[in-house]
Amino acid sequence: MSQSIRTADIESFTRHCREHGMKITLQRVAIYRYLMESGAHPSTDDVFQALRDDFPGLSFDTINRTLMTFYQTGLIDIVESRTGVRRFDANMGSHSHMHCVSCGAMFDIDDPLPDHGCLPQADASGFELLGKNVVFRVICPTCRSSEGRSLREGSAWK
Amino acid sequence: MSQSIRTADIESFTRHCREHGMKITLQRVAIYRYLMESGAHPSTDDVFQALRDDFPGLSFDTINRTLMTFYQTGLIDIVESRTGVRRFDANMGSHSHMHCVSCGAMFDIDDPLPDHGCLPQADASGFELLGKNVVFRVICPTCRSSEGRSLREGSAWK
DNA sequence: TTTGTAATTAAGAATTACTCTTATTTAATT
DNA sequence: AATTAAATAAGAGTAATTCTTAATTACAAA
Repeated sequence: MSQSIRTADIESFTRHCREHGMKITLQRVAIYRYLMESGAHPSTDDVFQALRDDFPGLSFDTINRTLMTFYQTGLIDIVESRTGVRRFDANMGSHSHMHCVSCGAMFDIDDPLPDHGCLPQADASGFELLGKNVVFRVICPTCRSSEGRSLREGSAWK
Repeated sequence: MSQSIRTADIESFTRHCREHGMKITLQRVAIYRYLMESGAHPSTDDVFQALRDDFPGLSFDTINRTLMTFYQTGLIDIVESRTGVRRFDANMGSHSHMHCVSCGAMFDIDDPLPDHGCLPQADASGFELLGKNVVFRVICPTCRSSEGRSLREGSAWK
């Protein structure tokens, strides 16, 4: 699952920071590098746990703030949730996920989807379009097979 | 904005509950009715505030649990967020919103979007498809015009 | 109708996840 | 090297949601 980060990625990261007036700190590089390498959708706490050995001083708050800054400047993405833990993603390509409404699990959709249409209001109304996320509401195979059990047993999502 | 709820809606609500082994309580009817009539995207607290006069004993927790049960059985939808307040929606048609990554505001897209393609993996893999949500990542007109100001000034989203 | 029982509810405590405040440190510029 | 705005760490604070327990209620079966 883990991918090695390329020099080109770091170069474009550096360029992005400069363009947005963001200082290039050791912490930011470490956080971005981890997000790129993991290839997953880690939460702030996941990143915190993963980096705490190599960066003992790095705080949860700094990681969370940094990830939000990355998102707000369009460097990374947030995987939709229905509240719960916020998950980040360095893959800025077209995103599609399935969300099991029963257990809350998020599944990646491997196959690239066909184009999902354009954004009608954007140009006319002064919105700047950065990207798009698609989430399919589903019931996953596991939940389907255990259907009939009490709803209360299905605990709240993580 | 408010719409009057039809008998047919209550009938299909009743049917849905029976099909999912959910008891039809006064509280559940009141909550569903409010969601249908409001036509908006209320949070749990919005529903709580709106119903507290007519139903003094109805607790926040019951409302939240009920709305989650509705969602988990496919009766209502949750409007995507990137964490913050969870918002519910009784309109189960195709949903599209714009999310300003800078200030966190969610904008409805009025025009119905063209079809967004189908779900490639669903049938083959045993997922049951309930519906689909699309979110466009944007920078809203307000944030565009105030660009250049410090990122720190842009406080966390609500 | 009455009774049995599992589902539902209310209340408040607890938890989770995130955000703010303050003092200190640092990166990039001068 | 000095300057300064930005970034950081630590811990406190907050918002939102969920859990626990005991009481109540809807529905089904007798």
